Amino acid sequence: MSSTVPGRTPTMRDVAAHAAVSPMTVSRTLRGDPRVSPEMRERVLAAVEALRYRRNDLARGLRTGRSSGLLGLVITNLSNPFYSELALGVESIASAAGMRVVIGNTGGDLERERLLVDDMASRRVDGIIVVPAGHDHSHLDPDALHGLPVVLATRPPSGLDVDCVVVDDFGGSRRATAALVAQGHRRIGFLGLGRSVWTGAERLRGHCAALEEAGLPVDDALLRSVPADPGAAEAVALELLSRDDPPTALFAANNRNTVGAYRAIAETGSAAALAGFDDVPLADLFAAPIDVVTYDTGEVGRRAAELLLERIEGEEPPAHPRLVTIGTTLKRYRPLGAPHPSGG
Amino acid sequence: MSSTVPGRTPTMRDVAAHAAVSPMTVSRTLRGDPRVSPEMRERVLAAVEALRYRRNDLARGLRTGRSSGLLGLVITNLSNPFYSELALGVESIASAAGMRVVIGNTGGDLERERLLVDDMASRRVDGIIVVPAGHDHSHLDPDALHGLPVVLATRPPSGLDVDCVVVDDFGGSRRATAALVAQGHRRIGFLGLGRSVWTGAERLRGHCAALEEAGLPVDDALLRSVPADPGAAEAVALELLSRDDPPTALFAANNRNTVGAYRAIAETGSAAALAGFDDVPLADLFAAPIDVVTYDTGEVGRRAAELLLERIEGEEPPAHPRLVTIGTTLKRYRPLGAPHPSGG
DNA sequence: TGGACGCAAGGTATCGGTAACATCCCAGTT
DNA sequence: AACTGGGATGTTACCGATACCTTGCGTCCA
Repeated sequence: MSSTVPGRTPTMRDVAAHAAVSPMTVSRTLRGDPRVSPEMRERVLAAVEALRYRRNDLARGLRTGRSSGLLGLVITNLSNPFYSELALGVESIASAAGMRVVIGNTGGDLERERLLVDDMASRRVDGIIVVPAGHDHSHLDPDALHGLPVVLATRPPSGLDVDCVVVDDFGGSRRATAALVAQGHRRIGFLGLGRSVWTGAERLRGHCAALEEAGLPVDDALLRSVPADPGAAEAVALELLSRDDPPTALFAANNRNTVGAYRAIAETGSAAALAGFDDVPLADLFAAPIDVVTYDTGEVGRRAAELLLERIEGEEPPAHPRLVTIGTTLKRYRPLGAPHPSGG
Repeated sequence: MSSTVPGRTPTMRDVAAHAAVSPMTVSRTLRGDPRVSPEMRERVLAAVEALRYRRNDLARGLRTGRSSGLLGLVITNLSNPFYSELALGVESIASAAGMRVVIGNTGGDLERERLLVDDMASRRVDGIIVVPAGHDHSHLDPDALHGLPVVLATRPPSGLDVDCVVVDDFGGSRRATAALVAQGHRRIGFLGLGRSVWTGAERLRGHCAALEEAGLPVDDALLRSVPADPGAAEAVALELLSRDDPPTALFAANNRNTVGAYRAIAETGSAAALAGFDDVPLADLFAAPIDVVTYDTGEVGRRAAELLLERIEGEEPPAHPRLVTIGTTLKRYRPLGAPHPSGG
């Protein structure tokens, strides 16, 4: 019984015809222009309702030359809780500014990242937040994108003058390692990331700094780089623990390595202590204690979005690139109560 | 040193002028129209590169009347791993079809859901996938949205003829409860969801069905509804366990309740067995065993996106709404090795 | 030699809105 | 009665592309 015509979305002209006014009056009414008389406004709104008309924001944006109202977010792995919280942080700030977020998942593939950035630029997003997958950032240069604002998250730009939000990888690792040292550990195994990953290098640097500050030697034999395959961290940890003079503690440079190391320790019945970068949710339900370096992932997204919005909406955007560092906290998970007898 | 003009994004006309051809030739070249001579094509492409020109997909879409190439995804909580995996599933299918995903987070607020759907419709997305926050779905009616395809995920439509993807809540709960019964449990506490939540009702129904099939009585005193506040599940579980005749097992209707119940059991030193709906990652590192009902969350998103794409791209879209049910698996987490002595 | 034909490139109108300008109408003024 | 002013509404052009049609030119056959 609705008066809509099936198969075609009504346009402003349809509304104008239905209300017997000019399209301009419809446009003004919907825009809230005060120069429309009350009775006109009412007539127009009645027609809008009758046709269930909805203004086409794409066409509107084209004419006004104004922004598309979209932010691009290109991340490596949305299913990773870190990035999904980051995405939520971006979304919350964007929404508060009346913008929507277009999301793209790269899976760590540089070629896909290029494609996504290009596609989003073609869609005329107002800015892009990227967690870059590789070291080549040339496709992220705002100069090559006609001034499209870009903000990097989690990793600093290489060869680009863009804003960036990173985590205090160095400080967090330093503190976690220092905590292990304070517990009396002298030989600590390090389960690192890929050698060329910036984040990994910083975490290694922080680890070594804490050792040096404590006057302890840095034993290269205890510093390992763990491949990204599942299971690799566990294997490397097992190898470290089975040495003639095994480390008495392990420090894992990320979440995955922490879990792998935990498994290795549990399997071997080792008494080694464990600390790791990144939170491990519910670790207080584990059987053994661990220390982790945590940080507010949502905050990374929020700050990145804020930096971006300042450049998009700002009267005079900052002349120089800015670097925001998100602080870390050392969180100690201790087993909850005595475990009850195993059933099943 | 680039020849781009700062402050303005070049248009097709700029490229045409730079290459001394008509805009039509530029358009055809970029569209891959074979009627462009090789030398023309080269001239155009050179100009494109010189100006770093990028076609405006918004304007293009307006003229071609074709889709915006955007899918809307409205979910309740992106930071929840279930929904972020669902989002990833949607993204993967959308990307494979050359589309992007616009994301909106409702936080469970119905008003915000309405606003987001409206906004996305105005942006002319080609279809919307929604995890509805409430029971009123009137704003999701495709008829009211001029035929915009809508797919619901996780919850079935109420009063709407739209496609939907749900999890086999009933079957999963039935199987999990049956497993507890098979282990010899006769009195099982149920930690349910809000009374009006469809998902919660199905899970309760499955639980009761398993009891009845085993010839066991359904004791109303053991069926509890847990508020959504953090900590509530633990409190309800504690209360159940402190009864005069406490249940020997608990079944939790979702992830949060499972964790709360686990805490309660660990704190009281109870020997109660535990099962729950939804996966609890890393539960094999816990001190006590649990059984969980798992399912492929990404698959929910992928199937939803596929249903949507069939209506968007399909020559003749299905006449009737379709319901896809994602199957569940019972997964048993058993503690890994003997826990080592607590340090720290 | 003339004209039908094919091909490449250009011209014009249009998608759905809105900015800028033009018009209309009526009250208030001289 | 003609004149002015300003608020309400309509007209035209245009945002950046492309569909559709036209033009210009070389080719081939009668």
